[in-house]
Amino acid sequence: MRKRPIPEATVARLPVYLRSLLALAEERRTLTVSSEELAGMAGVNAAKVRKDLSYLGSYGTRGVGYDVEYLLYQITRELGLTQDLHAAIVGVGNLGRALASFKGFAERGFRIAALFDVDETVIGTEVAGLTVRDLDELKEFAAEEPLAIGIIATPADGAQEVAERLIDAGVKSILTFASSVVKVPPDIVVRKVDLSIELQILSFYQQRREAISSAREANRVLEGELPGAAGLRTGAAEHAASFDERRAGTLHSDRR
Amino acid sequence: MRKRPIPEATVARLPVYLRSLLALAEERRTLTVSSEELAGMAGVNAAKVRKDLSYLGSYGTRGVGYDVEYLLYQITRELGLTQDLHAAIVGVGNLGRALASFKGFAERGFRIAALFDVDETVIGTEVAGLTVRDLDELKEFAAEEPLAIGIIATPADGAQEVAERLIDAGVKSILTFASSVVKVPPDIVVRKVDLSIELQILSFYQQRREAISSAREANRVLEGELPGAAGLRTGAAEHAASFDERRAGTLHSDRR
DNA sequence: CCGGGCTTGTGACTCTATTCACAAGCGACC
DNA sequence: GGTCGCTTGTGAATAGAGTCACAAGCCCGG
Repeated sequence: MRKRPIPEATVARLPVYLRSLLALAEERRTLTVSSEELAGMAGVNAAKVRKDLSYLGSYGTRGVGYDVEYLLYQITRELGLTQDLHAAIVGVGNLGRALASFKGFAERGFRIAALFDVDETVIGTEVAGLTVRDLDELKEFAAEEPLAIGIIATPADGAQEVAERLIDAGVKSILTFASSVVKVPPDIVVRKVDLSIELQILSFYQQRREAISSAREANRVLEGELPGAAGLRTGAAEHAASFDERRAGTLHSDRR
Repeated sequence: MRKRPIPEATVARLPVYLRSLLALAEERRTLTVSSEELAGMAGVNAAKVRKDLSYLGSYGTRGVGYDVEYLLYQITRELGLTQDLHAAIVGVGNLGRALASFKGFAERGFRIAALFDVDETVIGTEVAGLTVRDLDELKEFAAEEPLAIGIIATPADGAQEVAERLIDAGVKSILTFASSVVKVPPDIVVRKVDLSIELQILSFYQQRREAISSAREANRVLEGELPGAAGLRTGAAEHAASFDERRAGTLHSDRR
């Protein structure tokens, strides 16, 4: 276990622990927290919490737990949240606007430093206290006020070009909401949030569930209950059973 | 490989393939597509495409590729997108509004059937062509017009209660944007999109990158290059050096 | 109807992540 | 100062995902 390479999956959970710890720190009831308790708050299992935290170092005390304040500080530091990072949003449509006004960013030390768009009817207007700039000004803006993060909230077809412009302006971290694949050089980190994909994933499991319940129905029919519904949607039965058995209560978020 | 349990990771990629296939189908240039080509469009590797598709069945033709239309249909069916699913958005703030107007949902057959909120100043107003309803009406609404999916776009503190109400109204699939852990019974599927967590993850890798490059700089200084820069950023260099030492060797290998 | 070129489907391997289970270690109380 | 209860930290086991590499199989041209 000795030192570093913090697994990607762990990195994705650190912010969740961070939020839980902040909640604990606020209600100053507890100075210390056990992995069990933290796991409960974060919605994961306790062994995972311990393993995750162990990648940061040995910050707990056996028999006692983790010092809330200290752990808070360590996670904050590890996530690089001690410095305020500046971000720019490109694409000031509905989503871009919502993101610009989103309070959650500032709470974690992210500052939306500028908004950009290409639409002349939008450029110059004020959104969430910022004047929307022309995307062409991106590079010079970034030269003055370095941008750590670029947020792409444009339609799919503009996303690749925007990404390239951001990279050209020195941005190394990109969060894209565009429903298109954005290709970048290996030293650039991209994260993608695709709302319609999320729904499609839900749809898959929803459909599965329906297949299962109608399979159950079919089974009941076979067993002599529910005599009316015979014949509907057979064939799903076996498939359903294995599903049910395999993944009773799982599912997370990921992406990763 | 025989039949089913489609891995979660595969499910998450199917919508990406779907989008690529739709693009191919539109420009009616190709009736068939190779895993290689599809992989290029989807931004993944070809073996993964083949393995993913093989979970659906043997829909390709060796020496030829996959029939675009047929594959399109199979993925659509597997994702349950043949039926239009109805969704409700709870929480009509900035984000809720943006989601309500988001075109991407309809494109994949999702219909935003209703908007709910608890804020009386919002209830009754019209957003994206829908009248915002009182959250108290959720259950009766769902009784009339079954909702497959609930989208939570409320502040964190309301999310758990909203989730419970959705479940009580018969919703089995939930997409939450609230930055809080939502706990649900095992038969409910929840997906969570947390914007501020995404930025925190980017921050982590950003910070790591900075640590690496300043470590490189420190090394160059030690080796006698860059004599001019001595003294600058000492704090960072020192931190970087110890960082470097602790994880020597891993720095370069774990680049993605 | 045979051979060559291409592309799938998949076993085998590797890597990452999760879970288990327990020894090590801390604090409190006698 | 010893022992008891509790909680961490982590090896070992397991599960899941990604990658490799190649045999199987299809199409086409001769």
